[in-house]
Amino acid sequence: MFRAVDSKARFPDMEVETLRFWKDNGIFEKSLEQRRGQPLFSFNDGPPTTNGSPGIHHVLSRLFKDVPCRYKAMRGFYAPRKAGWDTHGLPVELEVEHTLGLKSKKQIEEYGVAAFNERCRESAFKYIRQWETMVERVGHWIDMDDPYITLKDDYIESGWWAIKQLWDQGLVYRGYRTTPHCPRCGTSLSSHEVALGYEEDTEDPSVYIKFRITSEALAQSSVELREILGDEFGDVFLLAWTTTPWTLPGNTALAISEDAEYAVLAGESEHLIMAATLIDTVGVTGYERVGVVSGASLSGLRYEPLFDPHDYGVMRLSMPSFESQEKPDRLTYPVITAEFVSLDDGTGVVHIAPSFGEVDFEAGKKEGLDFVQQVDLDGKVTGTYPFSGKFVKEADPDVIDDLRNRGLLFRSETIKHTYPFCWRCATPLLYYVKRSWYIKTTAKKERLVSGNQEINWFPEYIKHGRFGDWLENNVDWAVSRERYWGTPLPVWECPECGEFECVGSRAEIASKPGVEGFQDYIELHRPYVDEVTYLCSKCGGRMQRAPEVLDCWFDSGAMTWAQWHYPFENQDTFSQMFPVDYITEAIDQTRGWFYSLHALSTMVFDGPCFRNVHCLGHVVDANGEKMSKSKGNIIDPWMVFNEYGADAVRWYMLSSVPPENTHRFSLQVLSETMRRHLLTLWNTYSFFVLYANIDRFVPGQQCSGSLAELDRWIISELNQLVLDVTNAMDGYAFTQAIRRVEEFIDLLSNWYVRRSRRRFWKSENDDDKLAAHETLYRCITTTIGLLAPIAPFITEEVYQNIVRSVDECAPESVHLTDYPVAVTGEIDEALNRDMELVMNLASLGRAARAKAGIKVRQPLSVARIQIPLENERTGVAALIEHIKDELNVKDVELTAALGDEEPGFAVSSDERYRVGVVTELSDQLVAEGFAREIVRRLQMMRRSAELEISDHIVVFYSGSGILQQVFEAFDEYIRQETLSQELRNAQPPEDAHSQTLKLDGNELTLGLRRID
RNA sequence: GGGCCAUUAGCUCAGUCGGCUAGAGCACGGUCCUGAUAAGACCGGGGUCUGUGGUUCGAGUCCACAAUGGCCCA
Repeated sequence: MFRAVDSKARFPDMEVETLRFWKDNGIFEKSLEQRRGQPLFSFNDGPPTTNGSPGIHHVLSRLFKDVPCRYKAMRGFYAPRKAGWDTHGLPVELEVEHTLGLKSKKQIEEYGVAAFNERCRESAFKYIRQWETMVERVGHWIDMDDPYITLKDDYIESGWWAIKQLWDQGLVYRGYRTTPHCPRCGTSLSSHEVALGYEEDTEDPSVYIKFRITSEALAQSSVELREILGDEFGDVFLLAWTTTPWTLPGNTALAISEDAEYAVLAGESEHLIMAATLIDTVGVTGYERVGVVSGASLSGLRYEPLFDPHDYGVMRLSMPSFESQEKPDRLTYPVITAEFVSLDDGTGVVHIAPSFGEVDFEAGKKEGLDFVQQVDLDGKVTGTYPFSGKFVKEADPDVIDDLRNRGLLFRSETIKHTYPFCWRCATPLLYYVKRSWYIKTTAKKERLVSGNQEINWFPEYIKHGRFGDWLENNVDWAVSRERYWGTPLPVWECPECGEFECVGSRAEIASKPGVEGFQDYIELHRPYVDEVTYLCSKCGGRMQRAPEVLDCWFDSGAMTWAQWHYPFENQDTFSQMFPVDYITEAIDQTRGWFYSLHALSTMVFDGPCFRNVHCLGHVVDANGEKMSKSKGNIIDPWMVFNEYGADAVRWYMLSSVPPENTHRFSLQVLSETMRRHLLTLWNTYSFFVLYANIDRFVPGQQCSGSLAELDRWIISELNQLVLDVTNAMDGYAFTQAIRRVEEFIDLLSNWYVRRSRRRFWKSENDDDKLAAHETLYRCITTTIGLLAPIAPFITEEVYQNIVRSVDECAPESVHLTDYPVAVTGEIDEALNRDMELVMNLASLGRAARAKAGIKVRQPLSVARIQIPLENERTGVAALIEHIKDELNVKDVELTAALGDEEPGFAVSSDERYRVGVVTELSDQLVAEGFAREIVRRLQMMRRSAELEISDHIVVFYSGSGILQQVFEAFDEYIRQETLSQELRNAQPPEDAHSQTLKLDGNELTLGLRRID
């Protein structure tokens, strides 16, 4: 006997029980252990950043991490999976700053770096615990007892090792980069933070500046330009535009578009040059257009700087070496060509200040421009300008006035545009070039690109699109951060001679000459490592650690080996796991984790570290809006787990949308998915248990008779299902796999069970009934095997009750079984097609009946069906009983052709087939209709009397003549259908359950009483 | 501002190589069926396939531009 099953399932409660079963019996560990020594399926966990509580939008990636590993384990692979936590970096610091009420780096240092980092560590562990409970509840099987954690000293040491590897190859250098900088907080902001602070309709200056071309340059300029200017031309200016006048003292070049046409405009005593197409937009009046030259012919001209840095006490450095330059006799700057020059706004002549802007800086490096940085990190102008000491935005009017006084201002107005502000303090951000440590990824660009060819991307277009493009445009990785909570940069610098050394392990530091501040147990974080010093090998000075920490993307990208503390330990494990078979994260990680993994693996091990990668879309709310705290549309996963259960969430998330699409999370659709699929499966199972228990069915008995066509058909469909699902799962197409299972569950419940109901219901325990039990049992047990990786809870529940309870040899858990394998010999495609046609014909027949207005309970004499093809007629003929039953007709005639308007028939048709039913009723048929109606009423009464399905009854009836005749003529039929021992023509006694009703105008009193 | 992705019924999604009179489920209205079901069946209403151009004998599908949303960069 199986444990009785309530058709009203309480999934969340059952799931909690199942979690306990798994834990108490170590099922996850056993699922690994039993496959040890088998082929490896390797997986790497992308570590979540532990700076906040997990939301429902974090569940999706857990599923895509869980399902393939569970699947592969059932397919016989050894599939270990180690969890990871990303615990360093600005996100964690910001969370702690917020909690402590700190608002700047200065305040952090006052608070104390040691204490601050301790708070960061506590915060990380607080969120790790939250994540652990969520991961467990959703049924993601991953080893969280022995995770890798980026803040661990062993992990940090493996990171140091890698930096040292690159250092020794000359792939780590100190350079400059442009960062969005908050002058009030004194720190760079991450791109994410910058994105938080864009303000539209910001009012800024819009000024047009005249740059005087030197006479020497004009003398050597192109023939076409000189011809246009003629002999008497006065000063010639290039007209440029900017919204940041404070950057003008840093100007060291002007950029023009090589392909554009530039107009030469003659004024009273001077000439202006600007892009021809922009003259009207700018609105130049008082000048006459005297000619046009190409951008290319302007390239190489020299012009006079607006502010010679040497005159104002500011350093002039040359790029890319950043060496300081002496004052020349006469300083001039070049006109260069650049692709980024826009002809949509401005003048087509772009002011370049390499110290204040990304494209400017890149152009500076490429063209070897000068670098002039007259603003300090507080945003104040340095040097001896008239506006020195002022904050840059306040210096703007002074710069404009100064230029106006010198006749170099063409026009000054204001515009409104979008500009970034600090999200914490609303200070305008400055794009500012700072010193930074780099990993020279560009040196390995070819290998990065070729390695990408070896990776299998889902969806495929990411490989050549988003990721491929990113690799093609690779720039060196600015890997240092001027922060506190992170892997310290393992570089020591000699303050005496400027020598740098990189350290690759704890042991290496310990062996340094004259080392101080180092103990074996030292924590490898700031401020402790900052206190470690040793003697310079060059000059004997005392080496000190460079103050920076590493970008937290370096940490997560290093997990390939750092999770194993490689190369200090676990060399074998690492080499077996490299490269891993599978990783997955959401699509925003293409430039995040996917890149940092690929970059570091290529730099350190010369090849990719993952073979297959699944990029998932983001989960947004039901309206398509991003989930965020500020919008208040975050959904708490616990509410969903408690209300619907984890299987429902898993099923919904895996089935509703292709994984790479943006995923709208809708509780309404989730509950619909649960009702339609999970509950249908559950009820099929509960139906099985109900009748199996009544019949004391024991699975695995030898069926003596042959299977019915219906059994052969569903077994054929089942095997086709196993084939299709296995193919889909092998191709990581989980959505396709689960949708295919949904189709099968529908067939099983709404055709196989529906058509078999009478076989289970009949009283004899014959071979046909046994075959039905066996068949349904096999369908359910195979289906839960297929579904186990996707819905691990409900499948376990079903397995324990109907497999484990009757088979002592069965594995302890469904998750310890082998994945179902198709018996292809049992697939009968012709039978599948024939049955599909039968269902289609039944639909048409029901439509024909509805047209005639005759309810299905009323038997009809004959249905006539048009099936043009002979082989289809033959196939349907073998299954004709199903059509007779479904349509409640005595006979079915199959014909090659049937008229549209057959006399006496109601007809319904589609393109190929046509079904007609005879509408004429004989007295005999009417009487039978009454009999069925009576059975139906008695069944309803049994139910409302809350009788058990197998209880026997006595029926009392009293009605008009025709009904009395029906009771007599159909006595046996009615008794059989309603489990009645006797039908008494008498008023029901007081204690009977009774009812009076009208059947087609005939009054009838019915009563029933249970027989004990 | 640039790149990538998406946009099909009120909602969630299918729609293969360009052949479509565009489908399914949910929701809605009517009828039916049912001693497993929180279900199921039949009929019905509901669509300018986001918009505008183009290629083609033929476009939901291919191309260009635009709008909206998402992601990544500025």
